[in-house]
Amino acid sequence: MDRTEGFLKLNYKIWIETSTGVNILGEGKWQLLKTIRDTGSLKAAVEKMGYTYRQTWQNLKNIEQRLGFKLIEKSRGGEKGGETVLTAKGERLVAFFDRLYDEIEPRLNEAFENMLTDLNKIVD
Amino acid sequence: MDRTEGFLKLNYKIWIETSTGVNILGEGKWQLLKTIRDTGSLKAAVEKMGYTYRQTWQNLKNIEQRLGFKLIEKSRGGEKGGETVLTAKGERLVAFFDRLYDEIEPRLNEAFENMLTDLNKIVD
DNA sequence: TTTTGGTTATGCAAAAAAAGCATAACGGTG
DNA sequence: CACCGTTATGCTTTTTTTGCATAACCAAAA
Repeated sequence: MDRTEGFLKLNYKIWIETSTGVNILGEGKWQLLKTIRDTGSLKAAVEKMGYTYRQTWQNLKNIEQRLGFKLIEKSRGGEKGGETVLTAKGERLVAFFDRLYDEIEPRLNEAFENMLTDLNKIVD
Repeated sequence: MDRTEGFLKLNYKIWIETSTGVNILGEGKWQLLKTIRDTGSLKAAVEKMGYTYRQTWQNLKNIEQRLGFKLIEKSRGGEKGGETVLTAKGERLVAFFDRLYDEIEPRLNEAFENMLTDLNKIVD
């Protein structure tokens, strides 16, 4: 019953799912894929994002299985020990999310801002 | 690697959180509150929504603690065994969500629809 | 005054999910 | 053909979620 928070705000998530409602991927994996693309390594990417390798590896495997195609191409060995790069479809999916957020985010933030004053009137 | 799903779609969630990012409530609790309002009973509401009483009761308690005020007023005993009604602030929060979705949903669905064709081009 | 009945309240056990540790498998390179 | 850094994966531990069981409550009826 003790309210230490100053105010309330609105937030949102957008994601891709199958026609039957099974989650595929959202902002987190989108950022992850971009980091993989930039680093060329799954290990480096998860460390950069603060994720655990074990879980992320499993998540990506599940996503690809649900999609029916690969988002990343992994290889072991070599000078650098191994590497991970995006597939063509992976690249296109990242680009899609880029455009999606460019499209959605500004409008949504504007709408939220308008409603926020009303929201915080309620709690006072 | 077997894709049984026909196509992909976009989905989203909107919710209220504290200034520090602690979740308060989203669509599920919004609907729950409306059902409580309509039935006058927490028990009836959770059954109608397919939720478990135990968890829902705990969730509502947590939400109220985070908000710092009550959303529902509960009483035990009496002819009907007890009842639960929305407080004034609870009513206002429900009304806020009503307006929020009226405002957001149509625009978002339209934007989604435009992008969906692009998305499904990727997977083919 | 006592019983009744349907609701709210909550402890506790069981099941499921997530996190994290440890270690194997790889394979190009020197 | 040994090395090294990465990918791959089993398994244990921890955390979270579910769900069962049962107490507490109290206005009205008996």
